[in-house]
Amino acid sequence: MPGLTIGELASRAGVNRETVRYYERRRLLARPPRTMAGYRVFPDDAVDRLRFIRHAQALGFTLEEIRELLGLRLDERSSCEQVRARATRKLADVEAKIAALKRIRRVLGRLVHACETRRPTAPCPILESLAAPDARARKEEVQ
Amino acid sequence: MPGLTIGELASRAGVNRETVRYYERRRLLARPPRTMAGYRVFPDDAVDRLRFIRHAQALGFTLEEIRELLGLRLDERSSCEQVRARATRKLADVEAKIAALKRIRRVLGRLVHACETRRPTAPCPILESLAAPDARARKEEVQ
DNA sequence: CTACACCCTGTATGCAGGTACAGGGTCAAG
DNA sequence: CTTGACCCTGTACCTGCATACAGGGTGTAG
Repeated sequence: MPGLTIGELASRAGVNRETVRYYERRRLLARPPRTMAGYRVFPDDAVDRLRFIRHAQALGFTLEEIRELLGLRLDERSSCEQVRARATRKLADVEAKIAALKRIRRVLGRLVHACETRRPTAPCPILESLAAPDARARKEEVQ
Repeated sequence: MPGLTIGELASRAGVNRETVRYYERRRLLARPPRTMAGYRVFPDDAVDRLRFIRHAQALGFTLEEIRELLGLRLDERSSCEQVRARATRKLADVEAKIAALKRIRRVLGRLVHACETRRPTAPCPILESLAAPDARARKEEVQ
């Protein structure tokens, strides 16, 4: 018999029960059907949805943005063009985030490599370009 | 003549003056030298540092994590091994973020493409896999 | 039937990350 | 030497995102 109570859902997704209700209020989760007693009954895939929300948050999306992302799957044929436009915009956001993270990754990778291969007398190299993704001039200040 | 007042710095970096002071308290910015009157005098590259902070925040790093990232450039030769370890850990964080964003990108890309190529009578396709980042890539999950 | 672990709504509280004064000093232009 | 735009410290307040009760109902094992 499919259907989760709020407690089962919360523990499967690794979130607090209150957080589930909070997401429902914020409309990141659809209002689920209820039992006669008023208990929420969630579909099994609500677990995936919750996990997606947590992942997306860790990537810097706000709950509002995540709601929009999730909203992209609920559209009717009439709104297809609008959905495509929103998806395209989100895609651009995601591309930008990936590019920025890749810059950070490159700099961190160089730092690790330089630290591994440094000659004993050399000081650990300064991570000069971390502070400015698109600029590169730097000197060091000792706090 | 190098050196910025807090107001100049804030407007160049596009942040609030109070935010600059807040970051100084949180030690994301070094305490700058002062004039005789007690005014802060920031080096020009503080602008880059502030911009980096904003970028990193948009990518889901907390201020504390950003402080650590920025701290990687201030090390002395004595702490090289420790710096390498921290950089390696951060690198793993960044890799994970990139991987998660790529999953989202793939799904969004498919959605856009499907919307573009759908036949007029077909309903706009449902983005069913958005709620579960990637069925294949999800057996273990660490946060 | 009662104990206990759940569920409900509603409101209050907490933490991170800012933002906004209050009350006061600095300084260049007019 | 006053005016206005800045700066200082300190503290209070706000928003987003939860999290924690309070006060009460539900349901099932013993």
